[in-house]
Parts: sequence; C-alpha cells; structure tokens
Amino acid sequence: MKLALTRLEQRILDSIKSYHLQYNEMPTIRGIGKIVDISSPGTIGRYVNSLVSKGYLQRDKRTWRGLKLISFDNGEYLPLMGRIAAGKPIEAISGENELNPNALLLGENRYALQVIGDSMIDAGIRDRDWVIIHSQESADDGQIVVALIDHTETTLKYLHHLKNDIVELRPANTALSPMRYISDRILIQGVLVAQMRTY
Amino acid sequence: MKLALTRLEQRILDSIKSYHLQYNEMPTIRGIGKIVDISSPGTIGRYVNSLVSKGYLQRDKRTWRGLKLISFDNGEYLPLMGRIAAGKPIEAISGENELNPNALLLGENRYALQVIGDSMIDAGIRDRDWVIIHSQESADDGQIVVALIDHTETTLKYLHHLKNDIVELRPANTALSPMRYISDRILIQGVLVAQMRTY
DNA sequence: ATAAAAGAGTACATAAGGAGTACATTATGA
DNA sequence: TCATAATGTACTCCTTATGTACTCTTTTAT
Repeated sequence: MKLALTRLEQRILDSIKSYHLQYNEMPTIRGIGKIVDISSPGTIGRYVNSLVSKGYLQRDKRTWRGLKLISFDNGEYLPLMGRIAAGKPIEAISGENELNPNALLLGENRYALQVIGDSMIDAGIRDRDWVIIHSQESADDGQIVVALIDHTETTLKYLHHLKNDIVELRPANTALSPMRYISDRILIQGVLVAQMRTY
Repeated sequence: MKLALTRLEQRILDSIKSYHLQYNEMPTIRGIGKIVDISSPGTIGRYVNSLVSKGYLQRDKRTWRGLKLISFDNGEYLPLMGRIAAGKPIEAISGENELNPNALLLGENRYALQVIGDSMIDAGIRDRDWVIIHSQESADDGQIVVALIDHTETTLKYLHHLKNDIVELRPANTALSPMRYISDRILIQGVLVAQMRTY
C-alpha cells in the first residue's frame, strides 16, 4: 500500500529520481534544494524524512549522498523509471511512480489474440506478438482491425473504405499487396487497442 | 450496486476524474469548485461527502488532496481468443482461454520505461512504446539493452561486443549508424524483456 | 405546493510549505 | 596530516492553503 505524497514531497522525489538517473549518484540535501528552488536545507531535510518514513526512500545515515531509492517491489506494479530517448539522460515522469499493465490493457469487451506472421510488421506488430482487440462491428479508415472474410478466414489489417462499397485491407508489409472486397464479404470483428510482446 | 447520482454529484465526480487525469493528483475542494464554477467550499464539501457515502470516492480524512477514486477493477484477465494469421480462421490455443498481462509482464527486478524516438523502429519498438527492462549489469550480444554512456546519456540499443574491449551499440533504424565505445564508457543497466503499446 | 437539490458565505483549526540558523560530522585537497 | 569547505540534522518561527462545520437562500423537479 503506497502512502499518498503531498505536492512538495512528490516534487522532491521526482527531483531525486531524475538527478539519480542523470548522474548515477544521489543528490545532497542542498542539491535537491537547488533543483526545487528552496533555500532552506532544513525544509528539504524535513520532507526527505517524510519520504523515508513513507517508504519511498532509504537512508544510509552516516554519510553524504546517503539516500537510496527504494528497491523494486514486484507486486502489482512495475516501477516506472521515466522516459528514455537516445542521447539523453532518462527523464523522470513527474508524479508517476509505477505502471500497472493491467490497468493499461484490460477493459470491457476486449480480448487477446496472438499474431502469427509478419503481415503487419511495418506497423510494429511482429510474429508472436499479443494484440488486444476491442470488440466492435465497425471501424474508421486507417484503423487496424480484425476482419472476417467470407465467414471463413480472419486477418489483422489496416481498414480502408473505397468507392462503390469496396473495402480494402492493407497489410503493413511492403512484400504484400492490399486486398479488395465487396463490403458484404467483410465483417469487422474488432479494433486493435493495445499490444504486447515478451522476449 | 451503484447508487444513483444527482446531476451535480455526477458533475463533481467527472471533474475530479478529469482533474486527476490531467494533473495526476487529486484536486482540492476549492479546486473542484473552480472547475464546476461554485464558489462555496462548503457546498463542494457536502457533495463530496455524499459521493463518499455513495461509494464513488474514498477519503483520507486527515490531509489535503486526500480524496481517492475508487478503482473500478476490470477483472484480472482478458479472454484469449486464439491465434490470428492472415488468410486463416482464428485458431484456438489449446488449454488456454485467458491471458493475464500482469502475469506475463511483471517480475522481480523489472521496471518500465517509455521509449521516445524511433531509433529501434526496425525491432518493432516505436515512439511512445512502453518497454519493460530487467535490471542487470551485463548482457549477451544481440540483446536489446539500456546502456548508460559516460554516466550522462542513456539509450536503448542492440548490444554487441567487438574485439579489443570495444562495445558497439546498434540502433534498429537504417537511418542511424552503430556507435562504438571503449567498454568502460558503457554501463549496462538492464535488458529488454517485454514491451507494450496502446493505440 | 413541497421537498430535494443546488448554491452562497463565513469562521476556524490545522496541514503544508518555506526561511533561517546553529552545530557536529564528513569529505576534500594541499 | 590537517585545515577548510561541504553536508546532514535539529531546531524555531512564520505564512498560506485547505477541509470542515455551520447557517441561510435560491432553484428545480414532481
């Protein structure tokens, strides 16, 4: 159970995280103060104390830079470290400490499918990926849909409506060609809403 | 069983939710008042109370911004329909009929990062994707790793060891070139173990 | 016409945010 | 090694933001 943080506590925790991500060492009390623009070390110290007592930090009392970010918990959440961009330090995401995949991926009328094949590889969907589909019977052009063709075969493709009741299903793979069908041969079964992969 | 809400209660609940989505923290009583254009904190307090007693909110009584949204749990699992391959019917996966993303993605010493940029796009990792990293200090050739360069910048790349203590970090993007470093400039922070994306 | 819902306004105790100083301890560099 | 600067910590004092409990009035719906 995570205890709630006040605004300043959150700000201080964020500052500590990004400092640590960037310099790979913990900041000093006054260093934190500089980041959050608070001149009094006593004030920072007080809030660091409450972060410690709330379980967000540990402290090695005898030395400078003796703070420690709490080690990973492997409960319901993933610790969320921040954003990674090539050529930059990892940037903390303010206020966000953890990520719950289920909260992100689950939802009403959703189901999972495993993708076989590389027909959508240019959309970043690869063989053996899991896709999460929201069950619905229509979709907009450009969306990735699960389509049932002639009540027999199923496929995951980009959807586009052409003139004269023609539906085009476009793969995301330059080696494959789009397919066109009279619209009543195609049944939309759902729309891609999320995706995951394990390595 | 959800109790019915009056219009104002509904409006207040909506405001709280959107405030929380936007700022990632709960609003104050007066803050809610500003959103719904009601000047009296007492009035807001009264309706927040009734939201609490109707079970739409929880409250941490002793503190500011101490409201909590009741988490409406979507259930633990996604129905698992099977495998989808272009040109075939969906094939059931024998013995499996549900998928729990958390079970797939969580684990000890794992954390999440959000990827910014397209440097790994040919590996199916796109801008804004979430990646899940297993924290470890070494990795094998060909694995995708989080690497800290010169203690300042961080990046997600394929790892390869060359001769003479040279480490090569390869992007998965034909527009970008591999970078080589003396091995002591590079610190491996973790290895990619999973990934997810929402649309 | 009546009750429920919506709203104003005020007062008050207290949580949160912040400054500043003093002092013992720890790094750091010459 | 030793002097000095940097640091963590414990205080005190202060201001502002906030939740809450009231009372009273106005609007809305049945």
